[in-house]
Amino acid sequence: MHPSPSDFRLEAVLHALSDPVRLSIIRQLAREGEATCAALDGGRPKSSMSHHFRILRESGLVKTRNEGTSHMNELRAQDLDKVFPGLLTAILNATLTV
Amino acid sequence: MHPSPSDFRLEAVLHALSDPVRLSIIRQLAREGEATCAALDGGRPKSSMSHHFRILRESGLVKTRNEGTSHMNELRAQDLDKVFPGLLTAILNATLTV
DNA sequence: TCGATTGTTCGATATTATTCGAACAATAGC
DNA sequence: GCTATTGTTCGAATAATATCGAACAATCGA
Repeated sequence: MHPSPSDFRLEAVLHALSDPVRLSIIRQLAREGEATCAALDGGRPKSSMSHHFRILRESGLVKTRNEGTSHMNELRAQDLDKVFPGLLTAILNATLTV
Repeated sequence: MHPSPSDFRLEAVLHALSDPVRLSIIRQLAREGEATCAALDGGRPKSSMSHHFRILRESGLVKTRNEGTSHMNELRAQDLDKVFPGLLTAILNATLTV
């Protein structure tokens, strides 16, 4: 469910971020540090969001922990930077300009 | 066919590179500077390669110029770095470790 | 325990991507 | 012109993704 950094695959990370919904999730997490799933849906159905969070988790981008009934999400920024140095930073910088 | 840097879209670039065939093309172009389409197919059919080159072109990653009967491809590294600073470098570095 | 809240999982559908063969341009060289 | 070479385009088949409602699981508070 949460892969270890040695199992991160570049294609999976890039694919996860090639979707506008998931890219906006990552952007918001970068701004706010962490957020629940509910705080990150843009009025979208829960089942759709759950699908996107799964892809983000399985690619290694996001770590989800249970916190009562809600699930808290945070970027795995350090793990990612260990395997793909500078990648997340470059993507977050790019989204700022757009 | 060849978008200007102001029309580059991050999602399109990430999607283009989320495919292993296209990622290997980009890697080879980064090593060799430029190469024809034929030099970049791995025995794959021409129609498949043409499809991948189109996605690479339309995302802004690759520039293709005619050179006789063959088409020469090169990375648009400078254009990309202008719009998405550090992104291509990070991706190419990542592929080296994998 | 009951009800409300938060996500996940399942199933189905619709859209999009990938792949490949075959037919089609465009060019070079004879 | 004619022919070989190099890619592109077209069409169709296959595979993968996105989307959403409905049913399900887990937790909290009263």
